[in-house]
Amino acid sequence: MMGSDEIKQAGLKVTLPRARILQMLESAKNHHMSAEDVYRELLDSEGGNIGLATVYRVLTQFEAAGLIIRHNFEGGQSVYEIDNGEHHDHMVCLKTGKIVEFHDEIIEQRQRELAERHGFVLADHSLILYGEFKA
Amino acid sequence: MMGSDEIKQAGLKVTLPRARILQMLESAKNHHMSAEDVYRELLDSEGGNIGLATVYRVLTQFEAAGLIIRHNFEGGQSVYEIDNGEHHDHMVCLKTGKIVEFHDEIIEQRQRELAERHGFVLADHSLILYGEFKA
DNA sequence: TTGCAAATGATTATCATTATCATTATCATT
DNA sequence: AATGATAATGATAATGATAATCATTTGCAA
Repeated sequence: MMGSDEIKQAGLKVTLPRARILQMLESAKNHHMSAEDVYRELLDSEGGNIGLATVYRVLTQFEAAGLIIRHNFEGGQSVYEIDNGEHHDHMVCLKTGKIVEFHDEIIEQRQRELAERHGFVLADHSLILYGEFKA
Repeated sequence: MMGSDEIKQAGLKVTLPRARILQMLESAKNHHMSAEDVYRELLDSEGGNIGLATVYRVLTQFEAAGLIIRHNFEGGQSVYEIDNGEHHDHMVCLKTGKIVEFHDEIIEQRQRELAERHGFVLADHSLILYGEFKA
């Protein structure tokens, strides 16, 4: 089954809901989906219904397992994306919701220096630029 | 009344709840308070009770007026701080909740360049370092 | 001071997310 | 392949943060 290796390695049983959710996130066009997004897309597609509770549970488990990353952008609900190991930050369009990923080594390096200077052991960071894409 | 000028300039009537909340944020030791923090501190202090609904409303109004800034750190609830006009980013200790503010012009400049390069008109940004302060 | 629009506070509603729990499915072992 | 222990599911209720409602009260301009 697709994605079953990752699920197994995460110490989780390979079930239909998990496989479908992981596959959906792997092939997601926009790369970023909320729990509701996943739930609705599962309803639309064929293959048996999956409960909303299961969607939330599976997303939480996948995040804990490091398979996906959770973001708290502005606007209430969290969004998830596949963790392909390449860290990146985000530009979020406040008009359209469009999200562009970027990575900048200068900023990354600078963050490490600043943390070091403050005696801060860096675990994670979140950089989000809010604005609007020009037409 | 203390802070009444700012409140008036925001187009809001000067009321006791607003004055007390603004003053509390201006003199907050930790600089960052949640709505619940404000509410509880108001209950503890003397001067008549203020409803939780009012606290939320006033904080939202102050934010809209640019008097305070709202942050969505990890952990459910938003925190607010006085907007003194000097932008800064945050280091958040995942153990103690301690928050340290910092500002780095190299990072700021780099963000502007990256936005420019992507045809992105920057409205705001959020940089949060999560980790732990060494003893 | 008086009147009226705005603000308050108690309460209820909402929204995203989590917990509960009976039923069902997975998977290692037979 | 059948079994059985255990984990997963799904319907639903619960939670926690925040927003809306609405009758009462207050600030402030006339």
